[in-house]
Amino acid sequence: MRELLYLQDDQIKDFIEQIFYAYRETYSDPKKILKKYSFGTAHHKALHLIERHEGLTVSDLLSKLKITKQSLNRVLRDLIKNKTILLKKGEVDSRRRQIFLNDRGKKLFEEIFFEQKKRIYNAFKKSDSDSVIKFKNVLNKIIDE
Amino acid sequence: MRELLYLQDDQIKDFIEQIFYAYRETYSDPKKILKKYSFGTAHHKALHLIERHEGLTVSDLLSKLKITKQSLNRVLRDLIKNKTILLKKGEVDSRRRQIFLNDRGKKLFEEIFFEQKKRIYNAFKKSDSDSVIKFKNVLNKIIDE
DNA sequence: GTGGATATGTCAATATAACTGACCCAAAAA
DNA sequence: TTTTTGGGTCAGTTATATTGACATATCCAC
Repeated sequence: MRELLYLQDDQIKDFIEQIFYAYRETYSDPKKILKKYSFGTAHHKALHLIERHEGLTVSDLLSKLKITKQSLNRVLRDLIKNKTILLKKGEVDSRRRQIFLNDRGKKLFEEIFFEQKKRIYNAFKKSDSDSVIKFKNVLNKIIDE
Repeated sequence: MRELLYLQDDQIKDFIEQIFYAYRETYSDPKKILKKYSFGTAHHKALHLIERHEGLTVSDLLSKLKITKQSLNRVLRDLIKNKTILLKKGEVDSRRRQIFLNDRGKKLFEEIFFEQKKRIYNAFKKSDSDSVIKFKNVLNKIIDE
């Protein structure tokens, strides 16, 4: 029983509150830069996932973002118009369009990431590597649940 | 240098992605219950903070949520209309209205929390207490940054 | 007590990001 | 050849936020 004290409801409530703050702050940092390009957080998330998973298909992106294709399409249209991404027909299956950043997109992503990484980088700098590893493990378990 | 490998950009990018997933999933779980009351995540966050900080003032809530008073007011109006919260005039300063859950609000919060806690609870159950503590520490550092 | 600052509420218009539902085309698979 | 799949699009709506202006009540300092 004593061992499970850390599982008490009030502590879980604190975590729920803190996950919200961590998300909000992390995704707020690059908003000024996004605004320069008339983009919002929706565009940011798409850009981030495209950078992390170059060549992913539209449906890959849909299942990561968990939004409707209509919502995603608005975002992709903006990014294409702005020449930050490009879509290529899939080699095997030409229906499955693959998404890539072009040079402009890569530059924009770096600009966004430069602002966004500070918060995480500084937090990790103040932590030991074991804490960072354990942070990641618990985070993964929350997501997988 | 080797010690700082865990700080590399790609890993930071992964964390940014995972913080998004953790937030989204954590706040998605109770959406069916919220819908029954015609509430959304905005109402949920307000309820959560009121439960955690009973008697907080409108401006306390504003600074925690970091939204405008116009946005918050819509939410509070809905919650008052639904008789889940009540506002009392402050004892010392009668301008500083204090917010409380009433019985209906407490019941609703418990219903929401029952759904939402599962994810966190199960993740922590699969982790050791040291991991949970370190998770919290890193999370706090991300927020404070 | 008057005058300014503070806490809060409200009206109106707009922006962002999501949704549902319906329909379309092209390419792949059966 | 027919059906299924991947993707795009039109139209309307909802949820949540914004900016800006203005109103009211209360507190505090002089």
